[in-house]
Amino acid sequence: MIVQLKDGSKIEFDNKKSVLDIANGISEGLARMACCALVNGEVVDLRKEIDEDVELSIFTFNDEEGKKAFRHTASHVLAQAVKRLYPNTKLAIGPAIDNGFYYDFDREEAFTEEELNAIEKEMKKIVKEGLEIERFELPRKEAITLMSEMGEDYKVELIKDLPEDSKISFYKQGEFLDLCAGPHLMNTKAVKAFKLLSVAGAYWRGNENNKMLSRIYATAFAKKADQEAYLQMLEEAKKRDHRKLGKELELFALLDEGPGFPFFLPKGSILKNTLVDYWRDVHRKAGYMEISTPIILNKELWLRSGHWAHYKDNMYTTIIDEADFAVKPMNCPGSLLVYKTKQHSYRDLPIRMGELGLVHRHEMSGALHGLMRVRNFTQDDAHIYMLPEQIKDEIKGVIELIDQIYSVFGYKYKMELSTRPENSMGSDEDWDKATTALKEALDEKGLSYVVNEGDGAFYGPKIDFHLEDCLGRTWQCGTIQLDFQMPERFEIDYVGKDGEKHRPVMIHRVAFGSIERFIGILIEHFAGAFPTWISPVQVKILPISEKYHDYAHKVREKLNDANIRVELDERAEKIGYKIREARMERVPYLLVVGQSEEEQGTVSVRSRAKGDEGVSSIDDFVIKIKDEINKKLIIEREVEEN
RNA sequence: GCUGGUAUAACUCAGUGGUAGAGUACUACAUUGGUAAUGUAGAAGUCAUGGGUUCAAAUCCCAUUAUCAGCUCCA
Repeated sequence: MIVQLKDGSKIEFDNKKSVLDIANGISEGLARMACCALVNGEVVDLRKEIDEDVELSIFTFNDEEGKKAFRHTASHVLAQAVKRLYPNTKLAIGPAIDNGFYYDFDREEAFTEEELNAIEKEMKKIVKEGLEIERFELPRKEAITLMSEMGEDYKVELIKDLPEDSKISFYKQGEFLDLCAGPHLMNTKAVKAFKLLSVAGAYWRGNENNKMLSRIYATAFAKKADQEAYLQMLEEAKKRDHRKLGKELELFALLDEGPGFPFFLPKGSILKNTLVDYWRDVHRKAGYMEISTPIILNKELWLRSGHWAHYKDNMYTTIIDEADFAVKPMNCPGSLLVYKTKQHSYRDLPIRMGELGLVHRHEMSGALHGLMRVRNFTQDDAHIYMLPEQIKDEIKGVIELIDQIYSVFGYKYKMELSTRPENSMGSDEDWDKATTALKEALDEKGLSYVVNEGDGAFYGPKIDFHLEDCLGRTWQCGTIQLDFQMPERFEIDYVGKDGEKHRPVMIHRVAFGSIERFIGILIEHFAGAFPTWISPVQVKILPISEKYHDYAHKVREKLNDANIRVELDERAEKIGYKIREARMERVPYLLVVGQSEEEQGTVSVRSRAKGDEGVSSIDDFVIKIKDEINKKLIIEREVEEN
């Protein structure tokens, strides 16, 4: 027989052989690492004997599939332990995830920390028992009967959703049995390193109308060292958390008096304003103009825009002189009103109209998260009004602009295309046109993206840009939304070549998304050590002693004159102490001044990236730092933190 | 909004029913210094809020608020 491997190579065997034997024949290492296998695309046990020509894929702990099998086996061990300790618990689902797995259970009480410890102990026992894991299949009907007898209602529901004629696979280890597509390891003893991390609630099938189950999250790795490295990484990530750094670096505050309404402190305001300055610069060059529209507008406007019907639950409303008003959750209606203040010609289009608009949205209390998810935030919004034939070029232009902005910060991002949701307005034809336009723009630029069916805005499909936080959770920042609805609802028009009135097409777009969220990402991305151009304090002058304060003032004046954000530490502390504090504040440049500097008119430069850089003339230092600021350089750190 | 945690000084946290604690920061005084923490002293808390149990509550119970993890949501 001939066995073709996943890399395309072929091996010939004389006799019947098990998958494991074949692996061993290829290399001892492979056999040792073997996790699971596919024969002709079907999941098989490594013990399966092969006696005919097949395509064979053997997965090891280094493959994604292998890791999945490994973690999935660990999740079965968890379920087995829970069933042993708490037999009345019902099983839902327990998939492998990045770095680990979870299992959802239905139980009267939630698991306590002690119970979690007991479960972990029981899991270790099961691993030690070295139970063989076996796969078997049943026809659908018998599978349902089996699961009903065992009282596993959730499993019954899962099986009932599978096709009538399907064979249902199960995995068995010792007394434990679970519905499962596999694949799995051959024996529980291979589950080397795992740790139960947390308990959380999760709705059955992710639907909030269903019962809430108890989910146990855990990590699992084939090597103990990998697990330790992962747990270490989680600890490190916590140090970058923007909520922690925001407090330590005095950037922003979230106070009980305003849940979800962030306060920007002086240093955070500098950061925010610097981003805004940059934004204005880039947008002016890209042909945008800027407007500013009111925060509160009357109900009629929101009825007209469709927000009252589609978004009212998330809007803050008020009554002024007995009439209903709402605080804007979006800027577009204001922009449309501005468009309507004058008549436009086709010669004016495209019109790119930007607004740094403060919007308010009543997010659910459980959804709030630092600066990432707040109830009021500034959108770097812009609306582009254009001719239908300008759509694709405008979308491409926006994609380039967003890429340009993200590149300045060294961000990597993912793009997603979201299509028509259920609760939406407009005709199928318009939605098709709009979706196709977005898709074509992406494809013509050769960009890769994920499609999210039904995830669009209620007025149009969108392209989203997602950035990662310190824990790898992604947050939508930039978005480009095509809209045929609002121009219709607001009856905006332009005069065409033919002298007749026509309806323009509209794009809504943001680059930062929300400046607040963008700052959150920024803090975590740089762990608070911002590039010099956005650092709230760019230079801190540290006099050796009081005797050199006069000279320090002179240095400060020179830097101030050069528009460098400078602070002077005049406290009667030792130089080591001042350096330590300034380092913890992540100030990019420290200038130590004492007797020799005063005599020679120099400064001793200590940079965040390189440490002690030696003596420099004041002018040379100013030239160098101005260059770094103007070029918006990101300088990688060479000095280790403790 | 849901499930489960958490809430003590400006910050980080100890304190399991009997007088409110530490480190850092802050203030004062001394020290005038050379690249990550000078010393001494002082001030600082309605123990989130509101109820309840108890002779007695930071501590036990209930509710509320905020916050954390996850779920749901995210136009």
